[in-house]
Amino acid sequence: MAQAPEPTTSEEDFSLLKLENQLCFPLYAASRQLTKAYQPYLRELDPDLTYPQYLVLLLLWEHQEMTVKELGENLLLDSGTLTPLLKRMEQKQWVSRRRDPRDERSVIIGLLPAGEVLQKPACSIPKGLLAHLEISTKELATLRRLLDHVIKKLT
Amino acid sequence: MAQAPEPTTSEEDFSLLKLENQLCFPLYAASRQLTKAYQPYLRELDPDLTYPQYLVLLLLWEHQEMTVKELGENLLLDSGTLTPLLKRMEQKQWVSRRRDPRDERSVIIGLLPAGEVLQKPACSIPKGLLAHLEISTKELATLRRLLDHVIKKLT
DNA sequence: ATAAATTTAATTTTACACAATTAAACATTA
DNA sequence: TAATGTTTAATTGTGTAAAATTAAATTTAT
Repeated sequence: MAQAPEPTTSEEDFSLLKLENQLCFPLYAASRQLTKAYQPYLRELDPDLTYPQYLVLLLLWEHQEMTVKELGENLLLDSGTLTPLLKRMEQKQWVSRRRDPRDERSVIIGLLPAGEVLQKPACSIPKGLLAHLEISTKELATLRRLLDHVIKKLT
Repeated sequence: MAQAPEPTTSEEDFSLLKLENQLCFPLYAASRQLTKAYQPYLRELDPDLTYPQYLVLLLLWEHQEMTVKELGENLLLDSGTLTPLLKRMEQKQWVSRRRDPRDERSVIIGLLPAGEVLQKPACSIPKGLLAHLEISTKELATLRRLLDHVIKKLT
């Protein structure tokens, strides 16, 4: 008797720890792969343009100028990430950086002509990428809705 | 005449360039937010444990040992990322690194006792995180399916 | 107005992430 | 087996990412 392989009465559920059962991993991997897929398109605009820099441009194309804080709120990035990134964009003459005269603590990032002219050639990027994904409009909307939900719950 | 505001006959479609209309940004933001949400849980296991290191442990808890190449294939990370990460994990005595005697080019990463004992306390992490998300099982499955599709198309 | 608390951007530190290159080891083929 | 080509991990260089700290400016309360 008692030769049964002892099922460890309080057996831990390790199955939730398998990579395939995680949500975070596919999110993490899909994000990196999609960012990587952007690269050749961004390189065409400028060999130095990175994806996070492109996100800054997307915002500035809409608003012309924003504070570092506003950029961070929109992109969910902090100044420790944005400051060096914006300094590189300043060197490329894509943006200007200056203190807000009404509040010397804030730095206003402004869109410069060299950054502005990148907008038109960037127009073809979204369509090009969507073609890679081979995803229906409906599923795309579902995906975006679910991702927005995740962001909302975690922010 | 010709005082009309010249509607630029070939008006570019800038609306696709708005941040809110992008797929990549929510993916990018959701990934970072979810990784950030993992932090307090991982800190409880060990203050030095990072999310990518946790992913390596998830694989080693399943397979005990894998080559760097196999880890990279599973995580979609290259050796330039994994090598320094694995060296840090080696210093923590979580994993061992040794050449494959049958193929001296390959480095085999093995799970050490100090890495193994982290598995049991890690079991509660997935449930804790899912609670944050407030997402139904069905929607979670949909999200994972769509993310897997994205990964598949881009890899 | 002045001290204290708060806000904000910058700085510092650590850790990914990946393209490009290098170098070593292995495999193939003549 | 010797030359060639391939595979693989490591290295190098650049660019995020984010927590923690610092410092300056502003606001608030006295």
